[in-house]
Amino acid sequence: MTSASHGTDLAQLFAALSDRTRLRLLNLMDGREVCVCYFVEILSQSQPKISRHLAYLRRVGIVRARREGKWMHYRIEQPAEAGAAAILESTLAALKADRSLQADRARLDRACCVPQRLVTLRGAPVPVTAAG
Amino acid sequence: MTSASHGTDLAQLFAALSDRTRLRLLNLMDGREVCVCYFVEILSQSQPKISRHLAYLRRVGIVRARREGKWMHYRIEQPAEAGAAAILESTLAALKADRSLQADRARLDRACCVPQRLVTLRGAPVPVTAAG
DNA sequence: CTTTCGTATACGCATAAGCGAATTTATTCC
DNA sequence: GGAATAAATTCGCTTATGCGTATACGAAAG
Repeated sequence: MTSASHGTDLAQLFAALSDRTRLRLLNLMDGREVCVCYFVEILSQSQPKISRHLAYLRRVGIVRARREGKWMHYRIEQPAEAGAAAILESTLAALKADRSLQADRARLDRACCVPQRLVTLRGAPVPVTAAG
Repeated sequence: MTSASHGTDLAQLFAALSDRTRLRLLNLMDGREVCVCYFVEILSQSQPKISRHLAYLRRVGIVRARREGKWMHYRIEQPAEAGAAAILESTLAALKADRSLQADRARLDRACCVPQRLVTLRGAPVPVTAAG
């Protein structure tokens, strides 16, 4: 079942990618696992909104969640289907070229180094950058 | 302005790709220029519907139209931005792996060879496969 | 067990997307 | 010129999407 799948699946994948907030989330998760609280802080969006978009990404299967106590960590998951995986990869590459998305990542980098400086992030787990 | 552009543009591109009919259209245009009448025939969808979806793709800049008398020919156009171009390319590659989309292309191949056999396509211009 | 904190879900609403049916525009043929 | 043909556009309508607000769940701390 490498899936000789239906174009519907791809349309669904693209629907998941067709929202700016979701693209920002994926961009932040590129190469590292990130806690929900960071998304809320970095993107300055309401927690329910962030959570809903993460759930959307999870439903489509391009994101995975891991619980660690009270905290939920999200990371990008390679889609099973090769075509979808390639699309996601080129998407992440394209996101890196976007100025405002670069700024998002820079802010996350800074928050990771000194989470205690941000009141809302005191005690939050530090995102872990993936090896490689 | 090669465009250091905003994620909004990418979200828009993905929105264009998030519809099954539009993916089918792109799939049929992969590598060749196709007349609208063929889309209507091959996909068995209403002419206004096809036309609207083509207009959508054109607005986003991934498709180009060329008039030839009464007929309109559409072909895929490489987006100016490198990231978008790469995404479109991997998308077209993924479409080729889809069974039902392969069937669409096969039907177009057959229609191109003998358009006079299909009542609705009598006299229609034959799609031109791109060199390379 | 109750509280607290982080996250997820339910609900109602406003807006957008896609569709069929009818109409308009553009071009050729007579 | 008018009729015919290919394609684009307009108009209501239905359905889907995203949002804020309020609420529920789950784990840990007291």
